[in-house]
Amino acid sequence: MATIGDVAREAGVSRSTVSSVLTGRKPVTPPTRERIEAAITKLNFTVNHGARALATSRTMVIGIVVQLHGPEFALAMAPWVFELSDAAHAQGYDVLLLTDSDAVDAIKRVTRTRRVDGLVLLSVRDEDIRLRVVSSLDIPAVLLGLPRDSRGVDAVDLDFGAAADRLIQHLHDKGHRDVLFARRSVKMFASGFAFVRRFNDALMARAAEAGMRLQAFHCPDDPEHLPSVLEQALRDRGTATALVLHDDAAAVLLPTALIHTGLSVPEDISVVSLHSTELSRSLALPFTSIESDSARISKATVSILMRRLAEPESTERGVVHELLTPRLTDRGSVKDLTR
Amino acid sequence: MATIGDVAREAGVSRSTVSSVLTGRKPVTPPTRERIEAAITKLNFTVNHGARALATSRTMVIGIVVQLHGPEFALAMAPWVFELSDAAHAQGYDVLLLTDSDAVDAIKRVTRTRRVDGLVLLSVRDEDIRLRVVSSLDIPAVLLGLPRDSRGVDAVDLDFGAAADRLIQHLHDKGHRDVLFARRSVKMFASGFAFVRRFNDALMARAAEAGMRLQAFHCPDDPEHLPSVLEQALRDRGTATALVLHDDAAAVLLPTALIHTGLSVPEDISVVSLHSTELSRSLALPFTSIESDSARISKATVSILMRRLAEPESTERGVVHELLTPRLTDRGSVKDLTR
DNA sequence: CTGAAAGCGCTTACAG
DNA sequence: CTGAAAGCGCTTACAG
Repeated sequence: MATIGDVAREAGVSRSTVSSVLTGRKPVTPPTRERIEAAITKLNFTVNHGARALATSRTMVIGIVVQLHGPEFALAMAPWVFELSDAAHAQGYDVLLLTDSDAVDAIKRVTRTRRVDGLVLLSVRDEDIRLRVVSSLDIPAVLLGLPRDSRGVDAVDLDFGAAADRLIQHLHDKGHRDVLFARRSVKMFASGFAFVRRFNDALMARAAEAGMRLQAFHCPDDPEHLPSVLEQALRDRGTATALVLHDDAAAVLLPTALIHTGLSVPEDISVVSLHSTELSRSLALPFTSIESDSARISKATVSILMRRLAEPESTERGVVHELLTPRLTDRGSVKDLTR
Repeated sequence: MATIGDVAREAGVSRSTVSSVLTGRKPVTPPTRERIEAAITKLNFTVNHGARALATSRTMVIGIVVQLHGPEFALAMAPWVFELSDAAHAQGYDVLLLTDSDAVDAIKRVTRTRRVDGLVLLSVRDEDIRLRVVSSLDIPAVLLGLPRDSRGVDAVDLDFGAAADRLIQHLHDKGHRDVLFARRSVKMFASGFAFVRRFNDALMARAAEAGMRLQAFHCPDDPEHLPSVLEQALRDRGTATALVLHDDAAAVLLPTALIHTGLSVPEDISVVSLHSTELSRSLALPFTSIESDSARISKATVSILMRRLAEPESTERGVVHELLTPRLTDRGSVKDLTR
């Protein structure tokens, strides 16, 4: 493996001059530059990234901290992790994947050993122990998910208020006034995931404002119980004319439950959903929905982190909370009751 | 951030001695060791990993190369990526996630800049361009998925021959002689994914050996067409008494198709499947199945890579291909026709 | 057992 | 514009 010294020798210049063309931070005359570039090509040279990191104290690596609380999380987290990775690569950064069950430990380790320049925290909760560590360690970080108190850390999330707005509006426009709401499990609520609370609260509030009745029920944690819960809810729907879904497994299993209860969409019941784009695409979910646009949100997240990394240590800048406007995809699963 | 020099000063010893207790590669008398450890704690010291990497030419990082050919891949790859990450962490390694669309480029970049000590390649194909690069760059690597020609690279995979055996045996024991086979899409076959070919070929062969009739059909690529394809296959099943599934989306959507065709499992038709553990768990798939045990296979993969990393450069050792014995989970979805 | 010295492969003031 | 020197924070023969 050729080093910068080999290149310098080959080109007949000093190592500093080679470094200048490598970093591009100093002007070099075209002739010497060309000699150096020729030497680089000839020797098939690439800078040793660890050495550069040591000299510059910048690793060009960001860490993604994901906590998997169960097998279903692996599937739910996948799009985020991959999209974040793509976004980071596009900015010239590599990605360290931190899946340790003890996230606090992982954050400390990776920060104090200087393995990463910054962090992205996934599936943030309202009381997230990782937040305290991140702000105490003073490492640039962005939260994917806006908790109640972000403790001065930047955060990006879907605008769940707007999402609830759009869904309620859509239903209201088509004359629906009595709606079922399949929300996340009791355990998910208890765990305090920000996105669970935010969407739930926003939906309840918006429905109330619109003068709609919202009958909420929790999906079970164990997917095995999901079919019967869904069927029960459908049978007991009373005067409800529509169903709002905020549970991935429920979105997947609803079609079966509908058939079992002899209901068809949108004739007998209307359905709207909030779920991931990948779920929609890979299983062709047929519901009018807002999709948590992981690509867009991931890009925004990385972009904010990059801005933080670019600014000098000393900069005092306010905390950034970016809420992305959701988009609704109309798949015709809502019946128009107004005509 | 304290350095090794600060610790040495604090403890009143040389940097080499501090290094000795850090690496544990040289004996240090208890009293000095204690002084050093006290200094480390007092100064809250952690070794700078980049500096260590530069000195030892070992990064303690492995790269995971995953190629996503579509949104469904994100979901399919998730368990592997996370399990590999866990297994690597358990061995003291960190994980760099390489999702670049140009995998060859990513491999070159990360290898030549010395960012990783080794690589794991996911979703390996029979003619995989990444293989050529890996063997030419001479970096330790393990394939997750055994291609037709591994070009001297170590590989780990589920033993699809044994998997086919178990499934065919199970059906045969219960008297089934005429079976449908929902195999992967034409495109997946054309792409040459090793696991697609291996299971398909093994199943056909084993069925033939057992004197069973196997009517195979491809699942469509577009999940939107999947329901009608499944229903058609079920309606046209003729004398077939069972169905073997090798497509995740099909496994998820089959229940709906069954209801639409008025069939129940196992009374009217028996079903066995080969799919991921996470899918089973997160959607409670009710079929007797062999689950591609990502945790076990990932552990084996990392373990082989670790062995390669541990051995001296010069070691000449044969290539390792490890095929893990599949386990069948009986969920009672096969009817016993023999009694 | 302990330490002084050299080295890992870069970058970056500082002179010239 | 170019180069000599120092430094980033470690480890590792080599002496003692």
